[in-house]
Amino acid sequence: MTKTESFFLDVFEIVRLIPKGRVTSYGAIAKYLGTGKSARMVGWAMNASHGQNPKVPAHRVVNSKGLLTGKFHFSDPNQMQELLEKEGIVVKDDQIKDYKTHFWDPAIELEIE
DNA sequence: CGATTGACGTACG
DNA sequence: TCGTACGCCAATC
Repeated sequence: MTKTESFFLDVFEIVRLIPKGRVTSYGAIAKYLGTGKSARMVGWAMNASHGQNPKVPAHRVVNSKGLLTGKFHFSDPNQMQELLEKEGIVVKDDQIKDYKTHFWDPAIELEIE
């Protein structure tokens, strides 16, 4: 078990903890894990989330602006937006409406035990 | 082994 | 408010 592998597992664990109808950002996860500004590593971890079990709701993870930048990495790009809308999140032009309202920060939410 | 890239983020003009 | 520049760290070429 290397550091990178455990980091991936930590990312998957947090992403699975995201409540339905909520979203978070790569930076928020990175900050929570202590990787700081290396939010790119979170994105790289998500790249390895394919085929994971239990499934990793990667569609609930977007960039700091609420843009679905990673939708192109799904089996079907439209699937990401479809899943989000299915959970009650409104997506317009690859951007989440009321992103700030639906935002779920692990550093805060998980702080309440 | 050096250069490039990337599911990001912040700073600056 | 929007577009561009740069920093981050690991993987890939």
